[in-house]
Amino acid sequence: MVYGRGVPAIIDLPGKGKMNVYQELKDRGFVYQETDAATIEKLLTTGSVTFYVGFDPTGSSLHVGHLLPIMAMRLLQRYGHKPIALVGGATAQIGDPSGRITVRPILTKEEVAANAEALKCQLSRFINFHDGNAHFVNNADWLCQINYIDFLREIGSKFSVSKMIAQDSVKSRLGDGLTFLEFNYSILQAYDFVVLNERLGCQMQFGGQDQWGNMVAGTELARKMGREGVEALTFPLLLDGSGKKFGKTAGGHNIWLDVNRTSVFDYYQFWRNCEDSQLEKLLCYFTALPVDEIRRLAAPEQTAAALNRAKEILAYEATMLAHGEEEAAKAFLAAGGKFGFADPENRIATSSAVSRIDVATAAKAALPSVTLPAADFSGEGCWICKLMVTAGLCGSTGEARRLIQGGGAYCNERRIADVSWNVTADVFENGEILLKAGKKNMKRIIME
RNA sequence: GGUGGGGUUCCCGAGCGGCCAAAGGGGGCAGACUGUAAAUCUGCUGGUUACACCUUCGAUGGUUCGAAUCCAUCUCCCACCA
Repeated sequence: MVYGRGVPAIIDLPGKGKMNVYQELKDRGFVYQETDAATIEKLLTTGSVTFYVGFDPTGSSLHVGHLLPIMAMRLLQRYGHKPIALVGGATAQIGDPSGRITVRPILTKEEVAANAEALKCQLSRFINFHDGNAHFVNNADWLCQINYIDFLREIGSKFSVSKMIAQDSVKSRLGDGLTFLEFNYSILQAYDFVVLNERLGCQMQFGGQDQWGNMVAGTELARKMGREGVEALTFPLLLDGSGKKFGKTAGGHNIWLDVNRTSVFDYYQFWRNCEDSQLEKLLCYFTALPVDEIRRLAAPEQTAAALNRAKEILAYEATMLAHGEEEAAKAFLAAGGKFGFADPENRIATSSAVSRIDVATAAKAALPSVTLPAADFSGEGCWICKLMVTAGLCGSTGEARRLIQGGGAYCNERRIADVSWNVTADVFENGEILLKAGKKNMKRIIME
């Protein structure tokens, strides 16, 4: 994975001065709560602001659920503001009680360090970290140095326990075993803000709405310590049509940015299969297309074909950001080859680069594939249920069995009827077969 | 510290000695219908080449031919009292 892949385009400042960032943030729906709207607007429109967003290094890859703040950082950077990505190397060892019903698992220092590295790599696709345009910091660098007594005297004295207890994030956990360890989380996060303000001149913190309490604790602490001009702004919690947390579909699994966990094709399909009702919102958040173009493309009165085109655009643009233009084009062609193209003649006007792809001369679609040795298919062959599992289409042979019995499994576009069928070499055409679990999940099995 | 109530499969929530791999709902997956959407209807939803076997009902040990269900200890939550 290459740092900074696909990033250079970001440093252009298109139409700077004409459109104001603050307005664009609002238009695109990024603003949920803010400490002081007027002050924030002034800050963001009259100079270059250094701001920070925190990330938990609790996993080795980001998923689309993390993407909203990243898109906001990207947008702000395009307007000349300077992002700080803070990885919570220290705080991850504590666990944020916010929005949690139970205690988070505590990670080892080594895990955190490895996760932080992976995180930076993935963030680099969206944000330009070169030449001091953005910072990447780890709060372990200062939090792990803290002397307990000094910290209590200097920082702890600024916090009121009754106020902390009144916070929703804390209140909801009070009844069920909130530990002192976790209780300290918001103090440390608040302290982060002060440190960043001191060291890098950080004036704003952005984050998810569940972080509001922690973020306000930060601005308050900063003010109490005599640091003026610090503000916080939260993003809305993204929900899908049925009110569930966004980004966790496709089999209850996360959609990861790491291609080893979620293939580019599946990533593309995730966006392509969004609900009509979410389309405009998702285009605003996850693409850089102008807002008025988005409104036009996603207008509910559009024809079915036009809406599907808009979904293709969404999928292409989102995939391009995460995986690059070439990969996005491949995914677009693969999906279109399988399900059909919504607008093969490019009749619908769009500024998206997807319109430059010549569908007619499209190369053979690149579906996600699994390569297996020919020996597996000689003689008796390979039991279909087992094959579905090794292809990653089913979680267990039992699940595969049920899928087949329910009529949801296909091989080379023909429904598989027999649970005990063995796949042998003669089923392959040109050394490959296409397995499908349902209409949308498919894997090419290549024999070598 | 004391008393009472409770920890059930992805989640909520029944079960209170065998008919329990465990009702019902949610979620998820698949089928029909469609626009690769939504809505609706139907099926599936612990594992295993499977009319059987194996592992699950907070943890460990026990009583029973047999336990998610009974007993003991531990642990965590909830309520009240101190």
